[in-house]
Amino acid sequence: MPRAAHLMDIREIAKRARVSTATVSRTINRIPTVNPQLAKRVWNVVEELGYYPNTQARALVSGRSRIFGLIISEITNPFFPEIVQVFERIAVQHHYEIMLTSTENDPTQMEIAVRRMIERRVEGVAIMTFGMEEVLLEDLKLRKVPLVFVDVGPARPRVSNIRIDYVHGIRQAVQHLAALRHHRIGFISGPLHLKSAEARKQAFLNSMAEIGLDVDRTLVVEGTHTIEGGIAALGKLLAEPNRPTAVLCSNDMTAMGVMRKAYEEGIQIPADLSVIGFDDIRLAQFILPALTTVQMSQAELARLAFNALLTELQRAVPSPTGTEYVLQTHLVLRESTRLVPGHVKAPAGKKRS
Amino acid sequence: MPRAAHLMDIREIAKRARVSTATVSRTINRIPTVNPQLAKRVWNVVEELGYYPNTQARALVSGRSRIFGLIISEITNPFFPEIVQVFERIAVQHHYEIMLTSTENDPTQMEIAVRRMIERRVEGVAIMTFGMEEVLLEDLKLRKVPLVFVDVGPARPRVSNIRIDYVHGIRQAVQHLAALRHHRIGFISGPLHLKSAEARKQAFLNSMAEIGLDVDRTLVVEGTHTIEGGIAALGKLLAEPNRPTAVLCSNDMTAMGVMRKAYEEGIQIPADLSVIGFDDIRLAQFILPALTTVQMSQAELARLAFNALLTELQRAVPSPTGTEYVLQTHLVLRESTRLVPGHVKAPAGKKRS
DNA sequence: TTGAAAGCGCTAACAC
DNA sequence: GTGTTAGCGCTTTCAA
Repeated sequence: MPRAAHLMDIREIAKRARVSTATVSRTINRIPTVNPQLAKRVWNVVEELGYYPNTQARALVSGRSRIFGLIISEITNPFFPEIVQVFERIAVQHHYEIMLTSTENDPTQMEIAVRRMIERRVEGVAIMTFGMEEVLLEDLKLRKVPLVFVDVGPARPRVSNIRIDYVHGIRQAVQHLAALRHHRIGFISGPLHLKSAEARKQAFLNSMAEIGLDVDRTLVVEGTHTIEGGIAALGKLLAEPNRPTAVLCSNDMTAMGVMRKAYEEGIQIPADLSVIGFDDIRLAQFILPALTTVQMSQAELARLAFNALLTELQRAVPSPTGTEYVLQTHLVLRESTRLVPGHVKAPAGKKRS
Repeated sequence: MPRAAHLMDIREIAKRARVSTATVSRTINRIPTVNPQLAKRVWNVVEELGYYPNTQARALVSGRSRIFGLIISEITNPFFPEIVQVFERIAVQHHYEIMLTSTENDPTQMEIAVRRMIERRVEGVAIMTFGMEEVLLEDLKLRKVPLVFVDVGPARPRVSNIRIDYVHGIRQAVQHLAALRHHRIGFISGPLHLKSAEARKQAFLNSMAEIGLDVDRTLVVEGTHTIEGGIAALGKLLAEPNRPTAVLCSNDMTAMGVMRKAYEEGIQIPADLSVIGFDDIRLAQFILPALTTVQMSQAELARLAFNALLTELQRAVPSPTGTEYVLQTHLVLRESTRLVPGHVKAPAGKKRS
């Protein structure tokens, strides 16, 4: 049972194990050249005293904090917790600690976060805000801290970028709807100042054009990537004289808002309205009806981001334009889509008007 | 524009501002005795060079890491993100950093987390696992690190405890159901090795007894505080010859599972079955139908926990039995409860059989 | 292979 | 009020 464990330091261990502090240090860091006899003595004392090395001292002398920053936009958005979980788990496996910041989309918080991270001398930062706050990150770039972005990273040394292939999943979604005979398909985008939101919208537009479906521009409305935004957006769509029979949403939270609004209006999903989300948050499979959605794996995203940082750290000479990674998306079929209402099975070769 | 900002240290600042490092330190730490003239010179250089003091060095010499640990059981459970958010926000306001760990209810992870926290010399730890992993925290106690628990904290110096008043909210829930003429009321508990789960169940039992309602023991089943657990538990309840007309759940995730299962079975909520949750996660108001639930404010919980830690740190001599805090719970009415099915309005003074 | 000693960047006596 | 200086607990040369 360790006694007075809180005032143990490497000198105390050295003294009790009758070796130098250097040997204690080597032992603890598993330097193979240490005489097993001595190592054993050291470990015994370490265990007996419950000695845990002081990370700040180590960081100070080694110049490595073993901390990565992780900046997300909203921890309360169910999209992010899994990212945090996976990122943290991998970090711990690599003996890294995470400094997490949820900015709530507030530039001031972002600024403060960057300052805190520099003060703690983070070795890398993953930016998962899907936003464009590049300017706020100047200080980090200046210090040559490896950075990894989603979609929006500039081509610079030590900056990695995870490009999401929105097209693949969204094309699948659109074609699924088309196969279900929908042609009045609405789209609720995210806030369009986000590049990721803009990209999803473009993917929708292109996917529609590709198969010769017209997009009614009154059926493309801007949301906020929140439930509230989804509620409001469906409100707008329902006010249209010619309502959509299906809605594709820029994220799952928006889709949940759509479902909520439909429920309030007595519109049945999927009988009256098909809806498809984007992200595939874990909750998507449990909501009622279970949400058909385009999956963008949060776990994979976290993994890619962590590895990007680690790789950059190991690189002797960084690529002048940074490194690119790609994350696929794909459709996951569940319960929220159905054949267009009023569709009657027609004889083969014939189409309804 | 800061140049070579990454190799700036306090000596460099001192040299350029033509003062000693002590004066730079005092200036940065806003010690009021510094001559404003000099302070101005220091600040100018600091800004110009983009100098950010090194936290590990500060921590090392001051003996204060300015880090709090936060141990939660599952970041992907929507109950926790808001706690994390609020805890972190307050921490930053107080110039603290958070070391977050989501244990996934794995004792090994808990152990590792404790070790990591000690190595980083956290000044306090909030334990939000609602569990009983006390043994694993021995090392922290030994080092006299202030700890704050929910429900399960032992009466010891430097250990604070936030007691949840489960009874109040659950009594309201039971009486609400009774007022709606339900008397076959089921209860889906959490995993009963959690003291919090046990306490909620007891509160249910007592609240029923209080108003003379019998509890059918086959209607009290154990869940897991997850959606999957809720699904399974309702399955069991539905297998009973005499089904409940209302179900009270130990948390909102369980209630979501119940709703999911009911949906699959074609049981309408609230028409056929009333359900009440516990926690009031933010999502509760958005699910379909919106969930009537017992609120236990996550924001308040986070605030209490943070303040408990801070208070303990400031206390010169700790109370020998620690400190207690109390958090109230109360019912929030929404859409998931209704008058018992088949109830006919009876003339005043008369009751249905 | 091991130990002595310098020093990481900062704070806080202590002396001026 | 300001500067000098001794460490905080560790790692890492460098010599032995």
